[in-house]
Amino acid sequence: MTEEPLARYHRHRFPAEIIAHAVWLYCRFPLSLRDVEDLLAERGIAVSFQTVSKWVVKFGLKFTYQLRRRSRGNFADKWHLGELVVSIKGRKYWLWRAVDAEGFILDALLQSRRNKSAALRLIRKLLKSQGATPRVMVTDKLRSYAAAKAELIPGVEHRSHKGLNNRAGYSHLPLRRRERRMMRVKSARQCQRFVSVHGQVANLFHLHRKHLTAADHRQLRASAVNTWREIALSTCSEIRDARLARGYDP
DNA sequence: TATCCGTCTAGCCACGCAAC
DNA sequence: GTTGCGTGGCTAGACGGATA
Repeated sequence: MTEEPLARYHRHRFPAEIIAHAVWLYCRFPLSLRDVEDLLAERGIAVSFQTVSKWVVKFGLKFTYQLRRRSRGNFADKWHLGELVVSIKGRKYWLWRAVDAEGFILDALLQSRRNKSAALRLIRKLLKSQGATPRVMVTDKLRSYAAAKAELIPGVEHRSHKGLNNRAGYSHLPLRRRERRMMRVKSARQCQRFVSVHGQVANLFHLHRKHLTAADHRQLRASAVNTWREIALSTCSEIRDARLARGYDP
């Protein structure tokens, strides 16, 4: 019996499956790069944590792009918006986040300000990524939201209440866990990259365990894992197609 | 043979803890 | 409370070698 050769990304020595698994481990769980290195080593895969870091940078965004394409238009029409303070090299940043009524992460944007223009940027990004306006927008008491909403989506119902906006707050928890694990966030770029990739991975594996039977949960999880593998493989063909289009390959 | 992936090494930064 | 040291995290650049 002959084994099917493993798919590989152009010029990469490790199979696509291993690269996708490493990226998944790093983005799905609050693990450090060294933790991922150890977990892979335990399975007999010798790869350095620096390489895992490069895979996360290179492939994380490609996978995110594909996940976004698949999930576009599948979210609830109620947006919860919130912001969280992140300290990077002694400077204060604000992580602006939007989740839908089901807790799926719509988008996240790291900005140095907490004002109307920052709120405008978030809402513009959301409108572009979702391709639709929400029915209801729920925020905390920050007045920048109302000012931005009045300018961009004046017809949308706006509920401004601290208690109503817990969903956006819960979505910040993984970043706080990651922050603790890393001891701090090192750069704004690293932070933005992490929240972008993490949001999409979290959405894929957001299974509402509480409302499911164990069997249904296992089935949904298997389906999510399959989707992740499909994305890893289709990224292989996308890279190959892009190279062909540029005339690099024979 | 040129390209570029993966490893090695050094550097920077913040936290925790003990000693003072 | 302050200082110094060890630890653990990520980043960047140089380089060897695998790949196309």
